Formats: sequence, structure tokens, C-alpha cells
Amino acid sequence: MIKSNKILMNTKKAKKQLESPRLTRDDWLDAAFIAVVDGGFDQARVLVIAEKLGVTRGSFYWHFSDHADLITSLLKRWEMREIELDKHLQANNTDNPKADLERLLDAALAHAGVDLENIRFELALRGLGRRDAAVASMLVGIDEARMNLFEQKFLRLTKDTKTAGQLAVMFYLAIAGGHQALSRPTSPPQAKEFLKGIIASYLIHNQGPQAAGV
Amino acid sequence: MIKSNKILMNTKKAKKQLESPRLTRDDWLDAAFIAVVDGGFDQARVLVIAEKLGVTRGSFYWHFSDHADLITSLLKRWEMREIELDKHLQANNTDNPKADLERLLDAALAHAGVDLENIRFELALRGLGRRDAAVASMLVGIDEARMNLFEQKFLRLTKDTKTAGQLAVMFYLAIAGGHQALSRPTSPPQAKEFLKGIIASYLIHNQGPQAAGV
DNA sequence: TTGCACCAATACACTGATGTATTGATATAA
DNA sequence: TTATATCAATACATCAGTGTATTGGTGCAA
Repeated sequence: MIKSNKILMNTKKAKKQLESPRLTRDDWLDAAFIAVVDGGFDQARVLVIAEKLGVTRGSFYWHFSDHADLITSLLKRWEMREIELDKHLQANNTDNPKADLERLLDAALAHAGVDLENIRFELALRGLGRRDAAVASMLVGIDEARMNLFEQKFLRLTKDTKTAGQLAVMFYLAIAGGHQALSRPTSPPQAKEFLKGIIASYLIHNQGPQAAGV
Repeated sequence: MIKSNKILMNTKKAKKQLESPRLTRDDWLDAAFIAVVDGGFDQARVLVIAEKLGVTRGSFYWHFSDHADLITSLLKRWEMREIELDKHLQANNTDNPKADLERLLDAALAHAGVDLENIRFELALRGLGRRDAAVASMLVGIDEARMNLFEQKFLRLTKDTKTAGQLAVMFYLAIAGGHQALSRPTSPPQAKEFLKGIIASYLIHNQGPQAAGV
């Protein structure tokens, strides 16, 4: 039963790749994602997305009950993927804590292709969170998880819990600020390297108890 | 001529305070500002703002040619005020460079009342900048001016140009990240103090050439 | 007090977006 | 081959928002 189902899915997918525009719910979610990336949540209109997909809204109302259904599904998918990613990064420790951290920063400050899309989506999402309590609290959860992740990685470098916590906050905030810069169309490509350099210099010079609390 | 004009304005203003709902162009801009703060630029609709002001759109189309006129006027007013503020902060140097910097940080991380409104407006504006090239380049100019301001303030603490520049970037990014956190309705009030504490610790411990380039 | 300048209300046309109900097309399974 | 499930198109109805043209009201100035 399950096996035949899988085979069915595979053939379906293969077919879709080759020929035709029979859309799935996920296709719509992908297109909505891009719409959000390009214009924010307010511009993620059913009509516009349908045009971009080359179909009419008749397709949309087959896959979704209404516009709200599209948005909430999109948010839930994003949140699940973020939690998945966090789990993965949490477990991904080599014997070189510093290299692990640098990889983390590299991923956080990626600025091309898919990564840029993700950054822009998240910025739009934070915009939505400023006027939607449910979205806001979801973001709080994600932020806490990420900050935790950073702190744990830092704790493998320095034994001082307080310092690790502060570094984690500082880095997370700087990264959030960097996203604002990186997400601008006019942002020069070297901005990422610039940020990474600055951050790296702090990584090197602020491991001891010298960066004490206030 | 000019004098009588001023007197006229004053009496007008006084009257407005007391009794009546005869609106000025600036009243509309103020209301649009709040609308942006609350819902972003896409939600700053003429109809909605009119309702909030207690008038019909007949008033709006007296003061503005169209919706675009409202938005561009709002943006220009904001930009002018920012440039004014920058000038003011630039000139405002006491004989205590450290205190000057701390005042700057305090202002940057203010989180209550008008300041919170300003933060939320700017975040919405950056959202608009992600899909409007003109807005984006305006923001680049503002960012450069602010970064310059920070750098000059830091240069009064450390003689190392490179360090000052890096600190300025780092601080500006952290502040931008902090704004994301501070602007959330669920953000606890102590978040600001937390951020200031972290930033202050870096202020104390990173003045020398130890924070070198990469 | 009358006229004018200023501001607001009203009525209308138009556009774009949502949602529903129905019909149409097509691929797969029986 | 035929029936069915799956997806898409079409044809409404409705609503919110914009913009224009016209009319209405009100305070100030001559």
C-alpha cells in the first residue's frame, strides 16, 4: 500500500518535470513563497500568483479553501523546515568548534540564490509578525531556538556561560542587521565578506572573560 | 508679509487644537505615518486613513493629487527629518566622548512611545525598499550617514581608524537587529537594557588594536 | 453682509481582488 | 474502453479601494 503509493508519487513527479502544468498544493506554496519574497505578504495575491503559474484561480480553489489557508500553510511549512534545520545544525558538531561556528556564520550570512530568497522571506515574515500576534509568537520561538544554538556552539569555545550567552545575542543581532543590508538590491556582494570579517575578528578576540557582563 | 503669515498660522493651529476638524496636509501625513507604523505601506490606504481621521476622501483629494503623492511626501518628510537629526547629533559633542556614544546608543535603542513608532516606521520603510529601487537608494544614503556618525564618535575614543570603522559597522548592525527584536509586541521591556549592556561591554573592552582586521 | 478661499461630502465610474458554482478536460484504473 | 478522480477554466456575484467631478458648508476679509 505504502510502497505503491510511493511509486505513484514518483511517476507523477517525473511526469510533471517533463511535460505538463498540473499543479500540486506544494507548487502553489512555492509560488506563494516567491511572491512573498518579491513583494511581501500583502502582495501575495491569489490572482497574481495564478498568472505567474500560468493558470486561473480555478486551480487555486481546488488546492486551498481560501487565501488564509494558503498563508497559514506557507507559514507552517516554513516553521517546520526551520525547526528541522535547527535540529540538523545542533547535531552537526565536528571536533573543531571554531570551524563549526564559522560554518554557521557562513550559512547565516549567505546572500546568493536560495539563501537570499530565504532572507527576504524571513524579513517579510517579521513584517507580518509586527501586526499578527500569532506570527509574532512563532518568531519568538524560532529566535529562541537559534539563540540557543549559537550559545551552545560558543560554549564549546569558551567555558564562561555568561560570555557565551552575550556573544550569542550579539551575533544574532548583528546577523539580523546584516540581513537588512544584504537583502537590499543595491547591496554590494562584498558586504557579506565585510560582515564576516568583522564578526570573525570578534570571534578571535573575545573568547575570554574579558567580555564580562555589565 | 512673512510675519503676518506666521501669525496666521499660529492662530490657525490654536484653533485646530481647540475645536475643529479642518485638516492640513501635515495632519494627513501624520495619520499616514501611523497607518504605516501599524500595518506597513501596503495598508496605508486613503480610505482607511480617512475613516481614522473622521472625514471622507473628499478631504484627501484636496490636499493630495493621489495616493502616490501621499507616500512620496511622507518619504521625503521622513528623509529630511533624518538628515536634520543626523546634523544635530553630529554637532552635539561634549568633552566626554564615551558619554556621547552612550547617549547615541540610548537614542538608537529607545523603545517606548514615539521612538517605537519611529522604529516600526523605518522597518516598514525598509520593507518597501526591498521592492522599490528609489527607496532602496535613499536608505543607502541614510545608512551611510549614520555609519559615518558612529565612526566619528568612535574615533574620539580610539585613534585606530580601522577599529573605529569596524566598531561602527558592528554597532549599526546590532542596532538594526535589535530593532527587529524591540519592534515585536511580545518583546520584553528589558530587551533594550540587555542590548545596551552587551554593547557597553564591547565599548569598554574593544578600544585597542586587538580588534584588528581580517 | 457678501463674496471668496478653503476644506469636506457626495455621487459616479472603474479596477482588481476574493469566493462560489458549474462546466470542461485529462490521465489513470478498472 | 469507459468511468472516475483529479485538476483547471469559466461565469457569475460581491467588495474594497482609487480617482474625478460636482456640490455643500464655513470662516475670514473686504
